[in-house]
Amino acid sequence: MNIALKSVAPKNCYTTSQAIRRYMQPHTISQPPPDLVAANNAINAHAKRGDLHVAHQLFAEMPHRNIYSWTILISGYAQRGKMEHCFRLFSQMLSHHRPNEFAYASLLSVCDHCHGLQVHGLAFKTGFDAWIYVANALIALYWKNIRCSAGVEAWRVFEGMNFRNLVTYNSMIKGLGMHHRGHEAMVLFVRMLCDDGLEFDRTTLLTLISSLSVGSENDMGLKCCLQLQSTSIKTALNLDVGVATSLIKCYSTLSGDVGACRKLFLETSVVDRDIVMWTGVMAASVERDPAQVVVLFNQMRWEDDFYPDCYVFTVLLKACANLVTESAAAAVHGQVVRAGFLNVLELDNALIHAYSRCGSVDNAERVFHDMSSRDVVSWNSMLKAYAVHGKAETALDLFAQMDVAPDDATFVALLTSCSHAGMVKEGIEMFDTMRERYGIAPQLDHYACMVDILGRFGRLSEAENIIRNMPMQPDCVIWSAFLGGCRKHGETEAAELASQKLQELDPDNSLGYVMISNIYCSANSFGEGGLIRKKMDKAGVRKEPGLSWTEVGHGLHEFASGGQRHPQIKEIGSYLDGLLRQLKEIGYVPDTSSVLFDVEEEHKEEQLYLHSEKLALVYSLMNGGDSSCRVIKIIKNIRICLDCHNFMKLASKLLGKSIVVRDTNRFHHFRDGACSCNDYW
DNA sequence: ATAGGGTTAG
Repeated sequence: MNIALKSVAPKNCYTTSQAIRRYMQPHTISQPPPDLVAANNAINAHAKRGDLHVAHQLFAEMPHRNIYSWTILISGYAQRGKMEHCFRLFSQMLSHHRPNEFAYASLLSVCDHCHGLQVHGLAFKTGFDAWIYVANALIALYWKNIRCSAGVEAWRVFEGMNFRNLVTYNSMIKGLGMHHRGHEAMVLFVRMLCDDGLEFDRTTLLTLISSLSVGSENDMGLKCCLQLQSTSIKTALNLDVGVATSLIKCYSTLSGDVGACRKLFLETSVVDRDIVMWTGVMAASVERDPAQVVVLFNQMRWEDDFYPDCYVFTVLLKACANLVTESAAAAVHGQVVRAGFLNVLELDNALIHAYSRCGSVDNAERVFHDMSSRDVVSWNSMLKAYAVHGKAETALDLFAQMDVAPDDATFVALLTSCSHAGMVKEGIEMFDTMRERYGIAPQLDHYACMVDILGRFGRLSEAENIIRNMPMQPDCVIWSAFLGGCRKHGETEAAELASQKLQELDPDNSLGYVMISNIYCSANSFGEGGLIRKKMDKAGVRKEPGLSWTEVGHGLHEFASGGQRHPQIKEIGSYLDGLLRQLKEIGYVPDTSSVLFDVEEEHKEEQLYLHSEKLALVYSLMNGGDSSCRVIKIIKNIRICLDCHNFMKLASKLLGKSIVVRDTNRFHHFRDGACSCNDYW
């Protein structure tokens, strides 16, 4: 008996010898009859496959059941997340058998936090909390509690264990990852190897790598990721498609190194790669090279013949959003519907986002209204859509209907709405509501919105107060919002300070220079403006070139400010001349204050006419934008200038059609001589 | 029988 105890105890149990003795009770000695074993096996097979009806039927028809019959069925229900079924079975079982550690572990695995506490209590009373299976399940349970990001209870269970196994560590690492504590996960990994002398497995690497991609500082995370990659090579786990996929995710989120991701992808054998890996490599390109996502998608279809699932579609939609092509988004939407993906939350959220980014707030709205359930991301996406399309009232109405708890992003969307609509009073109220009623501490984004709201309205000293009193260091966004306000209201002195700050914080960014130079030039201080230009040249900073895109036919056409490189610039030029003549007849007066540097007045006008959005509009008109489509859409990489804004307004009146321009911050819907932003942007 | 790679806002 003593020998048996020694071999069994460290493996399965970590505390009381009482529990061990109970485990060694003679009831395990008697063999169950063969037909019982066969029936249990059948139930198990069905339950694991998810045929719980069949499994339950078989269970109900059994003349005799042993503890295995009960436990198998409970664990089957647990794997499908059927908590109520599990509890019903568990309590029925109590009158026949004393539940074993597997029953406890299965039950714990489906519990929400509240039920979990009760089961823990029961396990504690019966001494089963000491069993390693149960303790492992308790660790997973406690990490699931989103309120406890420090994982106090999970750590308590973990530290209280005398013996820990692979699963113990894997569960801890997973929990740490869930709470964005990748670095601690790495430390724990070392402890697992060194202190407990345990071997890791594929799961350890998978969970560890994915915990790094969500919860570690970039530099540190990248170092750890490299170490784990070499660890995987040493153990040949780099050949595992799952490990490779998690590495792709990790590199793409930590360094944005699309090349490294592509390399990992190519190193995996064609036979092994699966749809999950394709999704990973597509997602890696979605921010920096969305066009590549479409290429990869087609490659996946033709080379590997995989049908897209909802994950793939979601990434594809995000690519459409970043490409800003509504026709592509609509085409993907069609495929989504045909593939039968109805009511997939993340997919619908991605659709809202894609339509909104592509300029169609109507379609975004349609998707939102048709959803059967919505989470905070759905609401935030819709609110954000209203915000960037200048529909502040609608956003506030929608917020009033929101049936999930708002979060920090909700208030970024609402404050953006207020700022774009010039709703100062509402903005200030919203900022207070956020703190007082919802207990959300303002972040940099929220402060930036407030500076923007107050600054635009000319309440610059209040904006400055906010900057001085905010609990964190103001960043570029804050100072450029402030600078925007200064420009609008001709506050040269304050602008100098802000511009200085911007140059310090982000020396390569032209924004600070350009804005202050614009301020001088509009005040006719060309000398000062010239000085700024020299300073900029000396610092090697270049103004971001103005670019616009518009969809004509099946392609997206790019226009650079000045247009020299465009093959059809001559034709565009003469069409533009004609348009300008007509526009001047209905009151268009070129506003040269938007031209950056000290040049002669007539050259200033020329520069203005060649702004990329004007060229894009003309090109679109030349290519049938006149008759076939009702709305002309133009995307721009920098903020639209005052003159172009005026130009677009009058053009919409003259041509009798809608023009939509998306600049860095928002959408402008021009119609019948007016803009949705009410000239407030 | 407990852990286990890819999706959505900014």
